[in-house]
Order: sequence, then structure tokens, then C-alpha cells
Amino acid sequence: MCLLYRVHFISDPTKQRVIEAARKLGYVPNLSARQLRNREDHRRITLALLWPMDTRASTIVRFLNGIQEYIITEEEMEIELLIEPYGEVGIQSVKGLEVPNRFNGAILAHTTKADEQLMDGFSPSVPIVQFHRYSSKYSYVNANNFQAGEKVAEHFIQNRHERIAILYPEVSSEALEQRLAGIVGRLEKDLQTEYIQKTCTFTENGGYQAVRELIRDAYHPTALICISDHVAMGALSALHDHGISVPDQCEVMGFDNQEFSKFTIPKLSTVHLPVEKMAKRATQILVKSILNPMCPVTQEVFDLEIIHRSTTKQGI
Amino acid sequence: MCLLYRVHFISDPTKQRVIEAARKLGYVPNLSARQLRNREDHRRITLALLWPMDTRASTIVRFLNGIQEYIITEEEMEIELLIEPYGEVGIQSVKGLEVPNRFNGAILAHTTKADEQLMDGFSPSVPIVQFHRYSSKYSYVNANNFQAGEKVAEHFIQNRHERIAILYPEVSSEALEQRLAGIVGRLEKDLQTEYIQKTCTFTENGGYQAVRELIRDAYHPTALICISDHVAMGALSALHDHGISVPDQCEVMGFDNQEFSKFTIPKLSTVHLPVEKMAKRATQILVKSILNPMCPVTQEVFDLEIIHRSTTKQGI
DNA sequence: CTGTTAGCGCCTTCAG
DNA sequence: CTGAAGGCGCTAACAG
Repeated sequence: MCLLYRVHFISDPTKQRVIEAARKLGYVPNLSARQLRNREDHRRITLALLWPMDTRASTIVRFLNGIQEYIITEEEMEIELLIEPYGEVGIQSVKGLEVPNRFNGAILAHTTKADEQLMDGFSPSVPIVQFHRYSSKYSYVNANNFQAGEKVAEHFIQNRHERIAILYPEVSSEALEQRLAGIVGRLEKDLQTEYIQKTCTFTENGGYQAVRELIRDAYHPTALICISDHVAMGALSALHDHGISVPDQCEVMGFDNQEFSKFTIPKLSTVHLPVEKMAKRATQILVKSILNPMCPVTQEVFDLEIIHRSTTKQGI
Repeated sequence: MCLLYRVHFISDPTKQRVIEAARKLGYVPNLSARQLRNREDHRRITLALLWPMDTRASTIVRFLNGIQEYIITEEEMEIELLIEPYGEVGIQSVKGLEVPNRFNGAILAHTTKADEQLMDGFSPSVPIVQFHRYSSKYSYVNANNFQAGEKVAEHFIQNRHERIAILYPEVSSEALEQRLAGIVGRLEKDLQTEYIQKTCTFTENGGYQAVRELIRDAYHPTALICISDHVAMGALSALHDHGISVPDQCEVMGFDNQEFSKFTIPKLSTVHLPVEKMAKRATQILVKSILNPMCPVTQEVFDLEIIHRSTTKQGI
């Protein structure tokens, strides 16, 4: 019992009555007032993590791991992390961007096009760092997804593939579109290589179904570029079910380098995305901007590398 | 710029000087004061999610998904979610449990034995709901892991296995220990069945290495019980690398029913853990306790069912 | 146009 | 033992 928790001089029955009344009125102690009163939060700041709670949520674990390292080591400030999982409505539902009293700063992750337009239009009341996307206006930490896409395409061109299928999600983000653009851009330059784009949901099941449909339609890809490891895992499963051997009959490439992708069968070749490092950096930049409102916009891009494991063939 | 953001009558150079001074002093606006002043937070409560940022973090995504559904539909209150990822120090590092001004209530997930002892000892300043563990003192939402362990063991006894290996993690939680206890308890009742316990880290790599070591030591299991799907995935990978066919030469069972386990090769049989439902329920109970401090302790246990896919054999 | 102040809700302290 | 009041930091409103 926290209400009345140090009031000794009130008799128990009276306490009961007060508590009962409080319950009826729906009274909840006001945290802001308590914090203000106790003023032990002088060096505390609250960061918000605006993350879409759709299928792209899985990297949030890696993000949190990356961020935590920073939070713990940061001694100057005490950092509090607010999760704002927003749904399909988009970022507009997050109140704290308009009002400056919810959090001191925010990291926006995987925003959609609509979100981005919204963000361009108005000026948020607190510093913002965009995660995994470019921005002309705000600080960001991004990865060179376009170049990574080119590298992946390059690999498959080298291996002289006849039929390349690109599995990419309908609900997209800039990062994923950049990957696609990089892949397609490079493939287009090479006239010998044929490819098709196949949309799917951004899940294992999406990859599975997409491959099934391709095969049903008598399209037998010799290479599969999956826009995420999750999709790739589903694709591997479907290829296996159809008796197509990887990488002999079909090479497969993923994106992200999730923990599990070392343990698929065969072990998945993928593009390493340094989520943890990016998260740490994004948090650093945000905290700096909060402490120094005049801090210039900081924009960083991480280079990405292909990790060849067992679903691709090298040096043929 | 949020500082001075509506003060129009101050000249720009002066603004600059003020901001510069603020920066030098390390001034950060006090959110509590702002919130208090603007009092539009009458019906807002803050929930904390105390989650260990170790390898058990992966279910946090499912948890967040489950919780979000509730948060959005709950109209009476505006619910804010604070993540307190605590490290190896344990729960003691979370200040808000002692002081009643950080959050209105907390969900403790995957606490360790040390944490549990600590919690038994003192009375937290806010309502608590334990997630995925029993408690004599607090509300909890748990799953019947013991019974699930028994069911799994029962299956393998039915299939008359000669060598069963149980892979379970060193850093454990009550839930995992219950699984183990259920498995071992049931196996012990059957004198014909031999089994061994093998510890491993709680990751895909842990499962992979454990199986490698077993085989190196000339122990060829005919059944593998993995205490989580992640471990199972690693185990499957290792079995594949050693040319051991699943389920013919070795059956494999996981726990949790993570999204990916439908897409391993072969498709993983596992025990479904309804994380989303449990998360939603835990949040409901917590909110109720916050709104009604006299609310009695609520304790709920979900039953678990085996999902047979392709890594086990049924009806032989 | 500029400076002052009241009061948000809470809890500690001090006065009666 | 009980009751009243001050002040945490902020900003809208008001007074000069």
C-alpha cells in the first residue's frame, strides 16, 4: 500500500475508508508531483523509443541490447527508456512529439513514408534521431542498404544466374526499399541476368508462401534474394519441402544477420546489419542533442558486408 | 528548440546567450514539473517492464505485442510503458521498486532466484505482477511448465527411447527449472528409459555446441529435449552437420513455440507457450491492482500443449 | 512589450 | 496527536 504509506496516526478503519473512497473515485497518485516533490531526478532524462509493433519488431531485442550497454555505462545522466509501440495509425498517435513533457528526446525506428512526411511537416518539441533511415532534417543513424543491395546483386551476377527471384515485403520501410533499389539497380545494368520481384509478408511464413507460389507457377529460381533473414528462413523451409537443394539448385541470400541465421540448414549467407552498434550510436547522438540543444544535426551511415555461409557459392 | 520555444519577445542574440548558458550548466528541462504544470496527465499511469537483458530477451517481442493490444484498447486509462532492462546485477538495481515515484506498477519477468529472495524480503512501493513464475506473495501469470515437462517426457517414454538427452541452460529461471523437474520427474518413474542432462547456454549456439560435445563423447542420443526453441534450433543444425537424421535417428522437442519454429528443417515439434495472452493478462491484473490498491492477489496458470510437427514421431 | 505570480499534486516539516 | 503550509520546476495568465 503506497497511499498513506507513512501516515501512522490514522486508525486502521479510517484508512480503510479513505482507501475505499480513493478507489471509488479512481484516484491514482500523480507520479509527476511525487517526482517533483522528491526532486531526486535532477540528472534523469527520459528517452522514447518509437517502434512499430508489426512484423518488423524482431530487431528490437538487438536494439535494446545495444542501447542498454550505453545506458549502464553513461554515468553523467540517469537514462530512462520509454517504449512507444505504435500501431498502424503511425507516428501521429505519439503525443510526446507535439508536447514537450512526455520525454526529453526520441528515437524513431522504421518509420513509414507517411510518418516521414508528417515529420517533415512539423517541428517536434524534442530532439529526434531517426534510426535506419535517411532524413534531410533530422539526425540519423543509418546503414548503407543501397550499396549492400548492389553487393548482393553483384555476387549473383558473378555466378551467372538464370532466374533470380527477389522476395520483398509489401509493407515497406525506406531501408528495405533501399536494399531493393540497390539490387535492382545493379541487376538492370547486366543485360544477361533475368530476375523477378515477388512480394510477401515480412515473416518466415511470407518467405515460405512466396516460394511455394513461385514453384506452383513453374518458376524455378536459381537464386533467391530475401530482404530479411526471417523471410529467408521461410524460403529455405519451402525449398526443402519441394526438394530443391541449396545452394546447388538455388542459392539463397538474406539480410540482417540475425542470431539464428548461423543455424539454419544450410547456414544462411546474409548481410550483416550492426543493429547493436547503430542503436548505441543513435542513443549517444540523442543524449548529446538533449544536453546541447544547439547541437548540429549528426548523420551517420554504417557500411554493410556480406557474410558468406552455406547457402551461397563462392569463387566459381 | 524546446527551451524558450514560445517566448517571442526575446531577441535572437539574447536567446542564444541563454541557451549557451543553459548548455554550460547542463540544464535539462524537468519533465515532472512540466507534466504537473500542464496537468493533462490525469488518467495516465506508467507501467514498468523489468526484463533481464540476457539471452532470454527474445520473448520480449512477443510480450510487447501482447501488451500493446491491451494498451490500445484500454480507454479508461492512458498507459505508458517503461522498459527497465536490468543486467547481471539483478532486480536490486531497479530504483522504482523502492521509491513510489518512478512508475505506478511493474511486471517482473524471468526473475532469478536471487531476485526472488530479494522480493520476498521487502515490500515494494508499487503493485507488482510476476511474469512466468510462481510467488506466494505477489500476483503472477504463469504457465504450467512442470506439467508440460511431464507431457514431453511421457511422449518419449511412449516411443521407448534408449538414450534421451535433456539440454538445459546454466543460467536458469524458475520456469525453466519447472520444465526440467517435470521431465526428470516423469522419466525417473520409468525405469527402462535412460537419460542424461547436458547444460548449455540459452542460445542457438548453446544447443549446437552441446550436441557436438555429446557426439564427440560418443553419446548418440535417440531423443533430444531442448528447454527452448532457440536451443532446439542449434541442436537441429548440429545433428544435420553430423548426418544424424531427424526424427528417424533422433527425435527433437523444443519449448516455447516461437514464430520461427514452424520453419526449421524439419519443422520443430514444441510446447506452445502463450506469451501474448500471458502478457495481456499480466497487464490487466497490474492495472487493476493500481486502480484498486485493496485488490486481492491474482494468480493464474496457463496450461501448455505439445504441438507435434516433424521432429517427433507419433503413434508408433 | 516585459516582469511577476499563481498553482499544478504531493509530502515533509513545522506549528498548534 | 492533528492540521496547515511551503515549495519542488514549470508556464499560462495577468499586471504593469
